[in-house]
Order: sequence, then structure tokens, then C-alpha cells
Amino acid sequence: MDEVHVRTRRDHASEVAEDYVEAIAEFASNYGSCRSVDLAEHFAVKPATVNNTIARLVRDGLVTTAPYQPVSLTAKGRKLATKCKQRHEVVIEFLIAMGVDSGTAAVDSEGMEHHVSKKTLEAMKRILTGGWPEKSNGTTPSKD
Amino acid sequence: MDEVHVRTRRDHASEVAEDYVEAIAEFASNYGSCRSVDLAEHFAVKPATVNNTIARLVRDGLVTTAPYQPVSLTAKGRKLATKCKQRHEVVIEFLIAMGVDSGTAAVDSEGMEHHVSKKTLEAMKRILTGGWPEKSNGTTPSKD
DNA sequence: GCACTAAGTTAGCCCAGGCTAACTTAGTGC
DNA sequence: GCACTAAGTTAGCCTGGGCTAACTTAGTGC
Repeated sequence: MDEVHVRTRRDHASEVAEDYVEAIAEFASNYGSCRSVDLAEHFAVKPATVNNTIARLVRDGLVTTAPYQPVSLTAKGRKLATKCKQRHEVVIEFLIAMGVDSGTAAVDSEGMEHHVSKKTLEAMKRILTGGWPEKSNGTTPSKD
Repeated sequence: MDEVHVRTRRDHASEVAEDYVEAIAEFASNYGSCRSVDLAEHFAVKPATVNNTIARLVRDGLVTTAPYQPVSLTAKGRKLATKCKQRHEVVIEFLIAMGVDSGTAAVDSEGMEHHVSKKTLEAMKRILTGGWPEKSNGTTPSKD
């Protein structure tokens, strides 16, 4: 299955976009709006880099902005942000439940979340609410 | 903690290198040697791309090669390959133990493994051998 | 030993995502 | 209302990791 790597590369491409919309939503909800400088600080990158990235997000229909104006999410961007935030929270919670300290959980989840498929996410939720699967009760061989 | 993102970006940079040394070790052990065409097929990329990547690996002291010759790992490369392989195996095994089907586990692990820290890996091993942590038995606040 | 094929190489291109340096704009103080 | 500062923008550069197209090399058949 070399398609595996194709998929992984595809996930990769949208990572920064996902991180940005998530952060933008966070700033908007905490401070009413999200400025470039907020994002630059949050991601530890330079303002010019933020500008670059925002341009791509605009191109991809995830955010809107105007010169010297804060950025805001489109409906599409908001939807993605919500999805990412929920996924991120589940992953962190899961790591902590595994016994990982919260600092490590924060770092690891940041990288991992983008590669956690819907199915794996469901498994995490299942375990968080219902506990670890008793023995091998089937592994329900789903068709991919 | 915006250092989080710095770390994630750093992990990122070495992902391809890790995947390559792992694959090279695999081919070497299965077929005695590893050719460019093997890697191209395995990662679903073009031969020219493999060449590019190999050049970086040589630069970074992970592999050695000569024109029209198979590539082989340096000691450093072998060490990295071993580490990655073990980590990869633990992650897959863990996902499957979680109740994720093996196809999904293969894909997800491919992306996730590079972001799984030593501590999270230890937690996975602990759970695989000793079971899910009963209640919150401390979370042993390690000092990062 | 020559031709053909498969493998590998080289050059030149693209995009993502970083950077610096230099500039412009907006907002505040006085 | 002007000056200063903080924020944002623009241009130009770099690396990683992809690509195509055209070439070279190695190995095989006959």
C-alpha cells in the first residue's frame, strides 16, 4: 500500500491551514477579533510569514480580510475550525488519560491531530467514555 | 506555549528522512539491498524525487551511495531506522489494540509516528503490556 | 559486440512555508 | 495636526519536497 504515503502527504498539506483556522477561531472568541500579530506570536513566526499564509487561506476560501484589518473566518473556515478544535481536544484528553503529562500531551497532540482519522478519533472517544476494549472483542473488521 | 509549534515544525523536517531510512532498512533486510526504484515505488514518487531526497540523506550522514549503485545506511542511519521501526510498530499495535482496523492503523500510524514523543511511546507500551491506567493513579507529573 | 531496456541522473520548474529588510498605514500622545 | 510607534505589507531570498523531460549508464539477449 504505497497509497499510504500519498494520503500522509495530503494530510500534511492542510496542517498549517488547520492550525491557523483553529487559532483564528480561538482569538476571535477570546478577544473579539484576530490580528496578524496575534498569529505571529502564537505560532512563533514572523509577520511576513503570517501574511503569506493568510493569503493562501483567503485563496482557499477559509478566511476573509482586508488590508490593515483583522482576519475573520468564512463559514467554511468556521466549520473546519470547529472540527479541528474538537479533534484536538479529544486527542489531548486521550493522551492525558493514557497517563501522559499535560505538557507532553500538548506538544504531541499538536503534531498528531492532523493524522488522526475519523475512525481513530471515534476509537479514542469510545475509550474515553466506555473504557479500553476488553480483550479482543472482535476488532470489528470494518471495510476501510 | 508557542514553543509547541516550533517543536512540531522541527519534527516535520525529519519526517521524510525517517521514512526513508526505515524503508531502506526494510528493503535491505528483505532483498539484500535497496535501489532507487524500490523507494520510488514504495513512496509513490518519481525517481528524480528519490534522488533529491537521497542527496539530502547523504548530506545528513544517514546513507551512503555511489552513482548507479544501491543505497545503504550508515551506522547513524541504521540507528535511526531501528528507532523508527520500533516506534512505528508500537504505534500500529496500539491503534489496533484501541479497536482501529488494521488498514486505518497503517495509514494513521504513518503520519502520527513522527510526533509521538518518547513519553507517549512509553505510555503506549505500558498500556499494551499492563493495560489501561486504572482511574487516575497519579499521572506522575514528570518534569518534561 | 551491438541493440534494447530498465535504472539512474541532471536540469529546470513549481509550491509551501519559512526568513530579512525596507516600506506604508493606523492610532496615540501631546 | 504632527510625530512617534506598533502593526501590517511587499519584495526578494532560501530550503524541502514534489514534478517533467531529456540524457546516460548498466545489464541482457542474441
